[in-house]
Amino acid sequence: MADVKVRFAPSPTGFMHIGNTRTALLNWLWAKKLGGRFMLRIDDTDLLRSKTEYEDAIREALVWLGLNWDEEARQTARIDRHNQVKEELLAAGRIYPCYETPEELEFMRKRLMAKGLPPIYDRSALKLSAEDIARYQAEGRRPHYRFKLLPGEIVWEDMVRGTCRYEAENLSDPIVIREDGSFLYHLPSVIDDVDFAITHIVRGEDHVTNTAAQIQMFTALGGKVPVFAHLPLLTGREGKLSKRLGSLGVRELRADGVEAMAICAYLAKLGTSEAIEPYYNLQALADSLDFAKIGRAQPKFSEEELLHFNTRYVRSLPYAAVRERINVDESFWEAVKGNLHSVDDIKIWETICRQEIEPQIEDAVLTDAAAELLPPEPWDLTTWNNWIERLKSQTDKKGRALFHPIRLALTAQDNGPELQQLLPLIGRDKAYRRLKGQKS
RNA sequence: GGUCCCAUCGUCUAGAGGCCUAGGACAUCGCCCUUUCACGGCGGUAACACGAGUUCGAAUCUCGUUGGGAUCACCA
Repeated sequence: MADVKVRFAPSPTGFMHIGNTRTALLNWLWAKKLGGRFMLRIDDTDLLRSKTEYEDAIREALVWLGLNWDEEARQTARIDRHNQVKEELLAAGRIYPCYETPEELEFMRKRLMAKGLPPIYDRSALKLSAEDIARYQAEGRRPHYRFKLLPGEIVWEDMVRGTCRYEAENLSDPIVIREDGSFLYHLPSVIDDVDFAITHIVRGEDHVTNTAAQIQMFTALGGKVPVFAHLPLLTGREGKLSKRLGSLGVRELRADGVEAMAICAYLAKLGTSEAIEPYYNLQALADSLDFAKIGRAQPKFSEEELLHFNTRYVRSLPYAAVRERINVDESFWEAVKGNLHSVDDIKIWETICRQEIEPQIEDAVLTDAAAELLPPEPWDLTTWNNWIERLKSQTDKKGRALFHPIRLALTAQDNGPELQQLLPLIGRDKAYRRLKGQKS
């Protein structure tokens, strides 16, 4: 497939959250799978709510996740182009001025709904006479503009939903330009998709009816209609995962020690028929992407499940994958990784092996005796067995009664890696002092 | 309310009329390993929303019911 190009088009009105991230990820993966390009487009047409703070956070999140972009655009930088298209569409009669106030529109909608009718705009603006318009102008009213939908069936083949059909008559002409002359989302999005030659649009299914209207916009602009994939929205425990309320942020997950690749693998496989399992690079994930394997039902996103998966992921990580981020050698990593919840947890064991901790003495008689039996260094993996055999023969302790007090004294932890491996890492000096109940 | 979408183990799902006494993954439970815990290995429990049809036969087709969700913004 030649010249594949996708885009992630966030509006900088909030932080990157899990829903956003999934959309960005699947776009990125699709591009990589087909050897195409990934564009970041800042949809900042809502001047009031857009903030550079959010924009920075979005970039930061994308970079951290590894979703690098090949190209970038900003909608507010393209206003001249958008206005040019406005004039063309106006001349072609595809957009038309309207003079209703938001209050009037709201009232009309409510009245229609109350009568059990769909709240579709009645196009009364199309019937305005020159005098009506002059009167409105004299009142100081400024027009907003709607895109005129042509009657008929709108059909497209969706990569996840299959054939989609909408009767244009069931849709309301979307408002595309505000009273103040600024653009709403619909039209600039299509103009930019055409101008930047976007071939595939992957987005949430909250956009399906927009897609129906936008397909007519693509056609009106003489552009090629891209291929669409509408992803079922993620839901949480209590209904939908709001994109505005920005449920769970990427920043928070990162701060909680969740690996970027764990987030990506989890989000790419959630809602598919494939197992959620560790992937160690995005390209492998991309190669496995298949929109046909995404179900049409709304999957439930569970932070708990993600955390669980992250733990599994971290424990499966080979040393090479973390070498640059940690200060321990391979044998240390291999010894403790089975007990980590996050890569950062390695610090707990570094502290235990190299720094000072407060030992917990459960059975002073036992641990005292154990301290005295400690063999001289050097220590290796056989040290533990020899030592514990001698200790066992001197006491009548065995099993949990024997090991638990020693583990607590040596590590101050209830559980952890095998002591056989830990003991040489701790060393005789610390081991002795801790068994004696001294901070060391 | 109109339009559109959805409904299988706790969760994500396989299933396109007989291969289904419904399969997998995660979670959970048990066993084994480890002279402790954790890690690991091996097993078990657990589901076709409901009601009518069609058919020799339905998780699978049809209709209806119920229940979810999306959208119908001068948000994106």
